[in-house]
Amino acid sequence: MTNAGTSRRRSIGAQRNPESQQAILKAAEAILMEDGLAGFSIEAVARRAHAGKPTIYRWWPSRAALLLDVYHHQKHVERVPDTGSLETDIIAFLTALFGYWRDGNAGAIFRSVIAEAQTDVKATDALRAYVLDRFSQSAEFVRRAQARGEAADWVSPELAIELLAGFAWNRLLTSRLDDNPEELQRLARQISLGLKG
Amino acid sequence: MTNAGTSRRRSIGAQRNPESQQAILKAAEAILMEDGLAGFSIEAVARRAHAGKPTIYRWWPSRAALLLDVYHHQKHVERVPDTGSLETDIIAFLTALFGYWRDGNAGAIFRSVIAEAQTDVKATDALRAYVLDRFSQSAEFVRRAQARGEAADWVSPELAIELLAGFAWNRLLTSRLDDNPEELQRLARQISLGLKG
DNA sequence: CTTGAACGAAACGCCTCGTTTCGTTATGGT
DNA sequence: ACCATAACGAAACGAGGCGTTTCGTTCAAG
Repeated sequence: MTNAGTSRRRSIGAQRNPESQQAILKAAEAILMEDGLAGFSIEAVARRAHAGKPTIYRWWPSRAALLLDVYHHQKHVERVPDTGSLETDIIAFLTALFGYWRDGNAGAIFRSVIAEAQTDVKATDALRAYVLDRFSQSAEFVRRAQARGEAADWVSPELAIELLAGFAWNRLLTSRLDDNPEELQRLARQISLGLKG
Repeated sequence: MTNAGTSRRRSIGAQRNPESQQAILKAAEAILMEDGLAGFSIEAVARRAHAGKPTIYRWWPSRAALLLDVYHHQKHVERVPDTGSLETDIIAFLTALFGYWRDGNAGAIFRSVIAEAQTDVKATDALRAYVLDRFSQSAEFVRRAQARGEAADWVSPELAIELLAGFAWNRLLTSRLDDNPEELQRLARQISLGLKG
């Protein structure tokens, strides 16, 4: 082999090295998982990825940019339930979201993104754009309920989703994801009745 | 005068100096307002307050502790409306909350507290305890609605408030406090119908 | 009247920051 | 085929915040 023993990543010419990019993202995610946002520094990521700091700074303008990139590279679950009933759709939506955040890294990473967005304006803008897009997507099951006549015409599907998502955010940000099924059921009943109009 | 010109604060004996405490809290709040959480360091607060760092470390065990103290020293508005109607109570609640956060410093400081709670576990615990207490207080107007028969017995007033507060948090954390009255009205209508049961 | 704690100020060693410099690698335009 | 150009990891830079210690002082408590 040409590079025996400790094979180091080198430049592959005047172009971005995808291996380095992947190693950096992977290291960043691992650090976020293990030490949280507090340990998430360019320095730490570079060390763990065996990458040079200039390499990171070349491709990501800020800590927030790298953090957002990590978040966007998370694989996301389907969040548009379709059980045929608005009330059970709401339960399914919240249960899936809570589970997605609780199991795995997504919750910890998303908390970090939200925290970063309170400091970095670019992160705020990116987060806002992201959630608005997500709300619009998830609103689909409310629109379906409207089509079925299960929800009144005057309700805004996006606003309804925002209500659910806001509830979930609050639980996430205060470390209260302990998925109480009865509570979710009561909540779903409340909301679905409200949407019925 | 005994201390002409630049009158310096000195020890007043083997006891805490309230003037120093106040100066530190005031400086901390000013920094949060002007530079946000990014510029909020013990070093910066000490400089601005003309205080020694050991004085701060003696009375506040961490940055998070000082931050929470600043937040708790904010004067808070009344958040338990009583208009006689559930729907208008909801509108009043959200309008007051949005206004409280938008005008003045409370919103910026609260965003900082939430961000800090995603990093510091003590801050998470303090925030959780705070919001649960607040939910319980604000739930009063929903309880009144229940007593009037405007809300069903099976709804949880705290859960209803959590829904409203979660919505507000989401708007705050994504910098979307631009108080659209029509939107709030639609939301209030939705929710009050749901609570009616 | 002595002891000891709190005060502001300054300096400590340590760490991370974002940047610069280095030798190396290999692309891409001429 | 050649060579200017750019990306790579590593190391070192100065700047600045970290949390702590030391100092001379002020004054309450015993």
